[in-house]
Amino acid sequence: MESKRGYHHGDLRNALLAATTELVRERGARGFSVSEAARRAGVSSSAPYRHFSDREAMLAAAALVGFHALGERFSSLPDERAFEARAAWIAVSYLRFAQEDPARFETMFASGIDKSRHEDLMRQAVVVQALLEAALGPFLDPAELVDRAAELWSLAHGVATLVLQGNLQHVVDAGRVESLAESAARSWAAGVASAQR
Amino acid sequence: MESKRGYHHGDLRNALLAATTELVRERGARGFSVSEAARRAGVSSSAPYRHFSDREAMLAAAALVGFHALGERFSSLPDERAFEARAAWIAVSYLRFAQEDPARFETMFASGIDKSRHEDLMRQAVVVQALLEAALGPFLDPAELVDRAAELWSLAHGVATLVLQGNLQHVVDAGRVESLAESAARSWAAGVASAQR
DNA sequence: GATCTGATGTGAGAGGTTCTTACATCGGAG
DNA sequence: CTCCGATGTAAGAACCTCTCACATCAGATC
Repeated sequence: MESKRGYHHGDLRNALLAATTELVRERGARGFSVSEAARRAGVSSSAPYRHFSDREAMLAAAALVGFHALGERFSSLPDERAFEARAAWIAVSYLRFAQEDPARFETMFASGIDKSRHEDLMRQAVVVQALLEAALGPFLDPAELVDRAAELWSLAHGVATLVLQGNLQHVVDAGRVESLAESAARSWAAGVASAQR
Repeated sequence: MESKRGYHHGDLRNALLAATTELVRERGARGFSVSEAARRAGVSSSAPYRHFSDREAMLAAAALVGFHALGERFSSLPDERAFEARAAWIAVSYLRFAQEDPARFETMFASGIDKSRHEDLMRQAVVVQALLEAALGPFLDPAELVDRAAELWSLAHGVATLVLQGNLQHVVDAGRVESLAESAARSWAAGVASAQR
């Protein structure tokens, strides 16, 4: 499409972003290098610094895309009428999100990005939290909504990270991981519900 | 004590390990470098490779120490007679472990170590799981013990990692994080207990 | 006691990285 | 049509990991 380029690329920022996600998928966030991304985009190794201040900024940009995708996933959820079912759906969805693209998940949460240096990332993390609150809102006392949403997020996040890093490898076999997430979420939700009454 | 050394250090491996944990504490796992560790131990930059095959191996060794410490923490727990109290104690302890030395926790779980390359690490992760199983054993059906322990670990781990990475920063203020962990664990335990009956 | 040897440390260096700085190019506003 | 700001390049400083040939020395062996 934009094969023959002259001195200027035309869409380098996006090309670099694509190269970044591809590279991270192949080699992990640690294996990612600005040089290699530049190489793949066909530009010199200093060109990326016109578009990103930092190596970290490139990863942060990729992570931001990931956070948007995660947000999207939670923005329209099936209208489960039961609290427990909804909690379970959220936890399982989160786990699937992590498993279907581990590199993306790693970039978002385990690439060592200093979130305080990237407010856009911070904001998008808050959006995720807000979506969870919206999802649980109909079932909970507003006074505890924030905490409960954070708890569910924590639970789902814990399952996802432990699994992805292989900490449960010799404990729960791969096929049953989803049901573990579901069971954990259901237990939690049941406990929450029983305390409310 | 071992101030004046000649050509040979005498205890380089340990000195390097100490330098590693110190360095990680200062600069994070990503900021750690073999060269700098060598410098601090007062040896040449190639000396560490006599004791560790890899940069990763140094981090793995430090992580292993961390896993031992975590194991220790769970090996003797107060004899709470109530299931929910014990679950809460575990979650809160885990969170404290993470917060009292974030660098150690980061090394253990977010430094990008390939666990499959370090069976000692893998084994120690299994030990942690086993300790959790032992702690919950008295209260649970043996058939579901493994899964339940993994669920609790996940929950605690999720809280710890989200907090340490600042994802809950604008959601739950720092002082209330422990009570969030406790509340989450209690809810989960209550749900588990109610399903057992 | 002298020697030999394996473990441990050194120096140099190949090849990689991030990021900066001075300069080159070019599209579009005036 | 000009010129200027945005975007590219080339070169290089300062790191990094890891390897290889060589130096040193403590302790086992004769």
